[in-house]
This record gives sequence, structure tokens and C-alpha cells, in this order.
Amino acid sequence: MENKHGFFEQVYDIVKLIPRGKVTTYGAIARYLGLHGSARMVGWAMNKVSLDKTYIPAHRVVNRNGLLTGKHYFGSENTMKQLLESEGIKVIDDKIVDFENHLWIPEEHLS
DNA sequence: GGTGTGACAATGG
DNA sequence: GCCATTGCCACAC
Repeated sequence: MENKHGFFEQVYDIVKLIPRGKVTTYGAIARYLGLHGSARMVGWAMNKVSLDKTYIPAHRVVNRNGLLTGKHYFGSENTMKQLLESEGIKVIDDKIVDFENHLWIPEEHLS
């Protein structure tokens, strides 16, 4: 009775589990779900995050390069940056500084 | 029910 | 080493 919901629900659940001040990558989430090759679906799920009734800290999810790829989807291009900086993450040129240090892998915490 | 899409990732030239 | 292309699979129309 667990995986009755769509794949998106699983993505949302992981994103909501991301600790404050931490970030993760689409590939890390995708791989945790077993999609490890199709990280695109994770990012695509983020695009429909607005359809979900629950708040999703999508700003904590970035691409493998640590770049704020979907910042434009937050309404304002600076919104994502503001949220990350609000959590103690430094963002320069739409890229997370010391990205690997703030990287949070679900497999290492949910294993 | 088939086609298109999509905030990525990896490989090739 | 940078730019272009392919792969990948679930969801929307």
C-alpha cells in the first residue's frame, strides 16, 4: 500500500526530506528511486511541484553541476538564490558555492 | 493509446 | 576542453 502514488510522490517525498542548508542533485534522487539513468524525470516532477498541495523545497534540488537550473521556475530568477542563501548556502552566478560540501545524498541517509 | 515533453546526465566529436 | 547529440522513462495531452 505504499507505492500506489505516482513516481512524482516519491520524488516529492525525498525532496521534502532534504535537511535545511543541504542540497541534492536530480541524478542522486533518480538513482535512489532506481531511475539512475533518467534524472530528467526528477526535474520534470519539480516542474509540476506547483500541482502538489504540499510545499516542496525544490530550491534544494540542483543539477549535477550545482547550478540553479530551474531558478526561472520559481517565479523570480532570484527567488531560488534567495532561498538557498537564507539556508546558509552561498550562491554565486546561479551556482552553489562549495556544492559538494552541501550535497545531501538520500541513499546515504535513508539507506 | 500514441506522441511529445522535460529544472538531467553521460558520451562523443 | 567546450559544444552537440543521445539516452532515459514517467506523465500530460
